[in-house]
Amino acid sequence: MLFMARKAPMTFDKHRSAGYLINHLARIFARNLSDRIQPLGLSTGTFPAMLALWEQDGRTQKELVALLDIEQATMANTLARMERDKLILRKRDAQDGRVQRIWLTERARALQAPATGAADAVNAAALAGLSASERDTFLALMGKLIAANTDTDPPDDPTPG
Amino acid sequence: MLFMARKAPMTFDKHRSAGYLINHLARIFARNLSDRIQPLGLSTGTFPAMLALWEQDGRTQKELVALLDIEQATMANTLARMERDKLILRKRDAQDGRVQRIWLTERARALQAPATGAADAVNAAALAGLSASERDTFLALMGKLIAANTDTDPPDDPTPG
DNA sequence: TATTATTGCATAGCATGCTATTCATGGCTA
DNA sequence: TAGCCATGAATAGCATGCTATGCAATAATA
Repeated sequence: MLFMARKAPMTFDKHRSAGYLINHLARIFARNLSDRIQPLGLSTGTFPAMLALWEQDGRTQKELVALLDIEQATMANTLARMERDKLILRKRDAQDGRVQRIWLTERARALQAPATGAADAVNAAALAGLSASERDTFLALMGKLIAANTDTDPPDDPTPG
Repeated sequence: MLFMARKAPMTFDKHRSAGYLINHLARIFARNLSDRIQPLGLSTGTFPAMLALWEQDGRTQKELVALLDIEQATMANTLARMERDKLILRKRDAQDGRVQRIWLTERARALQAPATGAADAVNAAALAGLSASERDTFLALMGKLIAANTDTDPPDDPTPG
């Protein structure tokens, strides 16, 4: 026969691979969050930007890029969708014509409570099977990993000579 | 002045939100894996499918969908790219003309060792800041969360009457 | 057997992420 | 001041995820 299924020797266990598990878990969380915030007119990609803007708006795109650890092009596209959906306004900075400052619409401000409530509910439901100390451990470990895997070096290190 | 930055009362701490942290961590891992397997001609989306097929090929699309917890349409697109890139062949099942069985090319088989090695390296580097017991705890907690948040109900529950 | 329902997969359309590139503005310097 | 470099943002093109829908093959049923 032309084709015969082959089993290669097991050299990689996806259930022991952090990257594999994190990817799977992230998709599960994203699906759950999407289900809960779509009725509000929000989506998973806009949500982190909304959090940053609810905390304080008038930020520049560059500031959001740094805060959210997302590429500039990704942020530009996300902001374009948010503007299209009347969540934000972009106004040129008076001092520097290259800069656009991002302002929430009243509609967007009104979404803060229901949207963060939805996210809290998603987190609570997903973590329901863990004890309080397991939850703390899990959050702490993720924070530690993010910190350890994020460049905090100044983007500019001349050391000329 | 027309616009005045507002700070809303803090009601949501992203550093304590499992979903937020998982999303961030997943992007970090994906970027790191992409850097390492792109030279091999692989990408993050094809990687889980390759793992399943290295373990055993001749599987159907439907089997891969169930194994990887991905939507059928997503898998169809991923398989189309893999076929385009000469990683797989699709052959109609002789018994059921609707079914396509997926077979690895020799080129794809040859990638198993370098690709899983790359993934191991990514995981090891990312987790380098954790102790062995912290790593075990982290993997165990993720496994627990995935299990708790995955439907294992039979897709069909008639109970008619 | 003719009709209908189910099943497996493909396609359309969109959101979200990336890299590479372009564009416009501002700053520096010869 | 003119020309060059730096910076902020937009655009192009692609991968990867989703939902909704279409299509072809098979199964079930009237």
